[in-house]
Amino acid sequence: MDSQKNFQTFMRSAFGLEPGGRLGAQLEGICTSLTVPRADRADLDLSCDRVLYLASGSAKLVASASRGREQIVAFQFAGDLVSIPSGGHHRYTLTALADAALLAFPAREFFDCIAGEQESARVLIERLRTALHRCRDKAVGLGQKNAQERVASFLLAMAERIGVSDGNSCLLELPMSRRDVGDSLGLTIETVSRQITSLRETGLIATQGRSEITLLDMAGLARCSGGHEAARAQTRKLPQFDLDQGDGGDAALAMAATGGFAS
Amino acid sequence: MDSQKNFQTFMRSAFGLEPGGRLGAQLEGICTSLTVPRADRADLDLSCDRVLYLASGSAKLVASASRGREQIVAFQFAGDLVSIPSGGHHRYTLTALADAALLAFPAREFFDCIAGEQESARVLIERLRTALHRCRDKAVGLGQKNAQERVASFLLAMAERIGVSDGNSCLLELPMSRRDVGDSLGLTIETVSRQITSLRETGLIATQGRSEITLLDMAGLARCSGGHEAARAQTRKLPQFDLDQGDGGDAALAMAATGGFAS
DNA sequence: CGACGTGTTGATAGCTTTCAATGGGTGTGG
DNA sequence: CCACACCCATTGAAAGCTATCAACACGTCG
Repeated sequence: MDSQKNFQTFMRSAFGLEPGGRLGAQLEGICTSLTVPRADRADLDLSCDRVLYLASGSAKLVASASRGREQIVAFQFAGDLVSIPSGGHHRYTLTALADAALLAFPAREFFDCIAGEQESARVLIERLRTALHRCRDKAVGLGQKNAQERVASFLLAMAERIGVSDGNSCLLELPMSRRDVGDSLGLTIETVSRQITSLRETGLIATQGRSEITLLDMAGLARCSGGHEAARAQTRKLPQFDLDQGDGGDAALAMAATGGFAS
Repeated sequence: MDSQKNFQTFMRSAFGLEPGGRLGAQLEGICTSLTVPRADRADLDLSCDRVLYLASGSAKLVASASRGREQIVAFQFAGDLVSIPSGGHHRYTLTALADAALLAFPAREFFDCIAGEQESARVLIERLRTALHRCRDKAVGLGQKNAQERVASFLLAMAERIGVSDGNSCLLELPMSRRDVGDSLGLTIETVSRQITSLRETGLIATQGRSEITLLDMAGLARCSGGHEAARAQTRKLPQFDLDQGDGGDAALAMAATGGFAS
């Protein structure tokens, strides 16, 4: 396997560094390379917290609650960094959606290394902050949105990351199943399916096969997604001024402190 | 006001540094001090992302969606750092639950300063990671738990942060209203109230007045909270083995990557 | 003491889940 | 290349849970 190559990609794309330096040597020393076939779990040594770099492929990060319930906390694509804790209330696993190659680091050592180099620390902090803000957005969606809004938000968020823009519309090749979508949105597969059907009947999307979706009306989807800046509703019960035009997108996922990085 | 004193507290408690050094001078130069009376919003200049340090008091971080819906993304207590983005899908505001004193920094400059000093960078990264993991936990709760589980989880999480242990039981003086609890859990005040009543009737908690709650049976609450390591349920439909004893707590909030801090 | 804000309790409606059955897509083997 | 089997997705009907609407109780404050 080309773990060497993956490592170089990691250094350059994740931190904009050449592998040659001191930092590169340190990181390479604590790095483990592994490949994960589609639908398999990454076999991680969770004796300590880990940081993963997804060199290629895509994956889902899943939290398991009791009674077999699973919440997909994030979908990961090539180039992403993932922080995986070893302890805590829920157990987390990373499962490949498409054959994946990844690099694994022990978290403490990884952060120690990065913290020692200003530019890398800056980049890492920024990434963590983005992840936090995305997670907050997810929390808002799970806490406040209905099924239709969740699915619309999901499609827009995916378009943001892996959509192929085609003039006015956007082509989406979903790497995950309906179950995965449901586990990510806190809905059942049936509900997800019904909402997709509904969006298709409304003319906002079109579907080809079971994994291809074309977003025909991004602005319309944004209106259905229930997010975006509050339409200056003063009172909680105010009717619904429909968003002030909406900002079209979804992309730059909203950002603000979640759980604040507390003491 | 004693903004001077707050800044010193910030340097020492947040980063374990003496205010004298180069870093201290830099941070002090970009720092703004403000006080926020109970129930007021922090009046922040959101022309750019901000980082806040809560020197004293407590606060809620609120995200506003459309139709006046509000999701409390986190409760913050003295000593917490909070990241507040200026753009994005939802608008975030910080509102004091008790008279608060806080320091505000422009995010970019703040992180640039911190990244330049290894130990501080390490601390900041760790805090961000904790915040991310807490946020993921919140997402799991919002996505997978029912009302009873959410309220039980909430009480345990609060006990973790501001509870006063009293032998077997734990005394909790909630600084927030039922509405705040609801907005945090994605439930209505009525549902929160009903669940608290239910827990009281079960003997797991006792209430005094409208804001005092005594947790009488932490283990029992943990069993009600639906979280914790999956009870090795192999199949999604397996009945429910009730957790394997449960790990009592809630505290060390689960940890794993949310949204992964992506590219 | 009375008024307001907050919390509790009750009844009903709405949305999502659950349970069940059908349809479609994909992949393998003949 | 077609047939079959299996998995996944879709659709329908009913149940369950939470939101909503409404009324009442409690506590605080003027």
